[in-house]
Amino acid sequence: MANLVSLAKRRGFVFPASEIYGGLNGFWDFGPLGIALKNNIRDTWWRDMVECPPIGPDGKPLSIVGLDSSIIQNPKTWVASGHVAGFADLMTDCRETKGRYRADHIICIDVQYQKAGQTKSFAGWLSTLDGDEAEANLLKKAKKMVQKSGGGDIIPFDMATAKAYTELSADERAKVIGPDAENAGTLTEPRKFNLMFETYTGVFQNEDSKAYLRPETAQGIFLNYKNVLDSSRVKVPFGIAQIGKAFRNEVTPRNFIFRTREFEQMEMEFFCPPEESRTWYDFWVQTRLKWWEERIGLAKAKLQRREHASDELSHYSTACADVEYKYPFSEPKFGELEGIAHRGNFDLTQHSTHSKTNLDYFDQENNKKYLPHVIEPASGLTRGVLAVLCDAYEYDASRASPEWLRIKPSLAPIKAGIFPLVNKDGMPEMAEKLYMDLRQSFTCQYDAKQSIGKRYARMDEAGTPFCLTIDGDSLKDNTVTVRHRDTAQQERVSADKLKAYIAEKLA
RNA sequence: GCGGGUGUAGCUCAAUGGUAGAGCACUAGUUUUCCAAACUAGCUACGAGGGUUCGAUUCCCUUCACCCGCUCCA
Repeated sequence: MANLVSLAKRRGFVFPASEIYGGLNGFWDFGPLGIALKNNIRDTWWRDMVECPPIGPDGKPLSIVGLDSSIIQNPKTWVASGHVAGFADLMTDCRETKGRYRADHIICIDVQYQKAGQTKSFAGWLSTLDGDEAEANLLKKAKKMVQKSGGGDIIPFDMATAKAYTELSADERAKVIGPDAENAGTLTEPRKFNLMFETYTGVFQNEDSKAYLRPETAQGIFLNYKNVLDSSRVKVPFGIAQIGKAFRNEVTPRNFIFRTREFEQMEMEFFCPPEESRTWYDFWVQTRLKWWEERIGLAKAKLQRREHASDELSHYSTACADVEYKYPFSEPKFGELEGIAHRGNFDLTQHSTHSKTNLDYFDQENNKKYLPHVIEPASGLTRGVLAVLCDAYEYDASRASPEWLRIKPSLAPIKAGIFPLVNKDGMPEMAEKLYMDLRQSFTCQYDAKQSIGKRYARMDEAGTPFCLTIDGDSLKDNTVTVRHRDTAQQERVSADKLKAYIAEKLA
């Protein structure tokens, strides 16, 4: 991973944001090659979603249209979506252990024990983090404390009587012994941690002008659902796709560009009849997994589908699956790349209620009115770039250029390097002519500097799949050496056929 | 947020309480007919702030960033 980060900076894929001021936690900039790669992934997604959408189960192309909604929307949007409440989790700190916990994840219980025929209480309520091992943890803790106070028998307790820290009164909170603490009352009052970026519209800053940078692009789609229906002649089932920046004050930005506070999403909301939703959910999970593998070229062995457990699902979601990739930092585990959520009609219901707007769809064929259900494939473009870089990174000490990026040719920032083998004897002239021709079809780079080996190596690090070299023979027979990045093998191709040759390899 | 680690040139790494070095990369030139060749010249650094000191890149404090492990993660 360190090698990749180093290469990414050296060749201009990714730089730390505002680096000359010491950087900023959770923000990264894309350099010349990085933005080219990102745009290529983005364009592939847009083409495969909007311009040439997949073929549906009925053998016909799906209907999906594009959208670019504003990053800042009326703040009521985020009240309706649940983000104002949901993105402002109550957190509590422990003064004793310096730990930080989500307040609603701490469960507390008043455990008692018997000693010499008397029922006794501890000096405080025991607490632990919610989860499968909560009861075992509490029991272990209770035993330890009983032992410390001279022995006794713990009276069996019922987990159903346990309460979340947030449900306790101030007096009761003062009695709680933190999950990892030994003394009571060391937990702070629950505090709000707003994960949304706040800003203000207009020049006067007050509560009325407060607005939010979107934490996801999806809500902009729901807000425009009715506009699209009224203007685009689409019929359910159909999708609306959008690509754009989103912002979240992540608690812990980590792992290069995996979790950042500003990132880019590629989201599509697919509206369908409620009774067909499960079918479409399965369709999209499969389609998306295949897309990363076939269109982006990620190694099949490093991709997996992971179905969310029922207790992991959001309150509005009836199913959710992740497309996961085995990143170097997540190994041996996988990390999220895309989430495909079955959102039901939660969002449309919320926005319909909060905006007092009827968002029902009228199905003329069946003369029915209903709120469509929504399947949402939402992927991180920024994470896509990371996955592609991780997947493409190769190291082979036996090569003249040990490090190279095996990026799928169609996504490569530069498609071909064009070199005169020697910078004289008519070679540069012919190479320049070839460059001027090919640059109109592909992103090319002309390079006549230094030795041929260095030029190949530079292109290898940039992930350029082809290098075209003009040598003495080229001038005589009009052929060019095509050198392949992955194998360093060479073949001669007629200069006239190069355009078609490269086009075929990029397909 | 906690604990540990790391911050010196574009990259990888040295050294030092007293003028900061190397390799590679990069730029210019010479040379060069297929894999980071050679030669010459050139550019470039002690993350930031404060303290101790005659003098700090080095010692101390603070801060920022990155990495690892926890915690968190729509």
